[in-house]
Amino acid sequence: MINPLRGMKDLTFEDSARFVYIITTAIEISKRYGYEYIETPILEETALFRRSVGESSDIVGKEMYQFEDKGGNDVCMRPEGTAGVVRAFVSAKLDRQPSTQKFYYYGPMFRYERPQKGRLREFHQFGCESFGEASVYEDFTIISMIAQIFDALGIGYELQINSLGCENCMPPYKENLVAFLTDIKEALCEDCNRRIVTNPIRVLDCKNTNCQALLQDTPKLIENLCTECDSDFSKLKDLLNNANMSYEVDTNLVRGLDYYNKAAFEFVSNDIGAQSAIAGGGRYDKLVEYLDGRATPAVGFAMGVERMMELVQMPEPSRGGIYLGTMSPEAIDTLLPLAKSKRLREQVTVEYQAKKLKAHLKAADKIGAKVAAIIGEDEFANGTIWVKDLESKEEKTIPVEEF
RNA sequence: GUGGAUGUAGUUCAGCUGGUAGAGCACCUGUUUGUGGCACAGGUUGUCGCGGGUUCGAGCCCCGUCAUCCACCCCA
Repeated sequence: MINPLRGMKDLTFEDSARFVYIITTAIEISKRYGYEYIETPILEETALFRRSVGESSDIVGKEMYQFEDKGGNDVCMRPEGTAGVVRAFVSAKLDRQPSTQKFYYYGPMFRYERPQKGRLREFHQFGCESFGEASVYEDFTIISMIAQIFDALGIGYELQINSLGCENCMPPYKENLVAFLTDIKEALCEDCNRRIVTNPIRVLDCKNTNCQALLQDTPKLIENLCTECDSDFSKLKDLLNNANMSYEVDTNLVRGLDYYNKAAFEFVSNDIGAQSAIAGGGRYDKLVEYLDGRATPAVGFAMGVERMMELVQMPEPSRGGIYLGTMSPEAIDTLLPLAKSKRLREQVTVEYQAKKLKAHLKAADKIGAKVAAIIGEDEFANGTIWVKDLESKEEKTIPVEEF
């Protein structure tokens, strides 16, 4: 027996129904905000992710499904969605359009990690990317939209936000931080020391309690933002307050992906174990340029479908569709044209095997049909069909043509 | 990559200090004639993850291996 690869899963019945429900709900709501579908390849040049997600990230550093294809290209399976969408945006020269453009996408992502609760090697994200809008109102709008999607799905969450600054305030802050960290580097853990060089910002959310104590007094970016970033962040908080959305400012909230700037946010759930982030995103005003496009501000997010599947409250299943069966083998041929015409509008299940009435009703009940329509011996002789509503229990015998 | 736990019927699990497997659910059949969900009765299903070893004998002990789960790490 061949099983799925480690960290990869088949989805059926209950699970696939949850999956589809989440995706369709997210699509429906994001369309209301003006998002349109974009489909991009799963396989991309490795360079795309090196340049966007960043060399210092774990994703690029050690988690990519990377290989050389038969044409000798260095390729990899996308570990996240934003890079591909931005690449597509630039490839199609949409960066030359003056208007804002909004895309939603969903699909599989691949990261070679050790699987655990809420962490698969092949997992699915639904995400949105909004291009060309620099206003903090767009940051707020996109956060509201995510909240709306979670509300619609009955998923509880906590919102965390942070500002990562911009090209004006981040570099001086970083210098400051490195100086501070270098002073205490002897006392910090191995990981922190490595990060001082590769990505000093990441030192801030080191989980080591010893390090955390030492990092208490590190300069906080949030206190060193430039005027514009500071006022944007204040504005974002005002907007959230006015909308009655509760949030927490988490100054250690650092996106692991290098391309984010300014607003960063994360939606977290306490009910799904250690992998608690159910959606994350933020602004990435420089990414289009990094990928050779014309400077275009952008905001986006991605949500983890598998994690949401643990939390979603599915609507009550209701009976639906028609079950067709007969009690005599000769009558089965008459079922097929009936099924065909009914299928123009409704879900129909046809049982090809002649069975006793009781067996048919049991089967109809089991698949959750609303109506059982059976042709028995009498009905077959008279050209009628016996129809029973499985909910109301009403039954009637009518001519086949009237069914 | 590191650590811990677990792998027994389709599924959830039980199986005491070693004597060649059980329960609930599911499934099938029936409870007489053409009426479902309930109840009752009966029935099917297992290379006990895989490979070695110890033993007269291993689901139970030992070694290895693979897989799953959880946590670290990182993130959706």
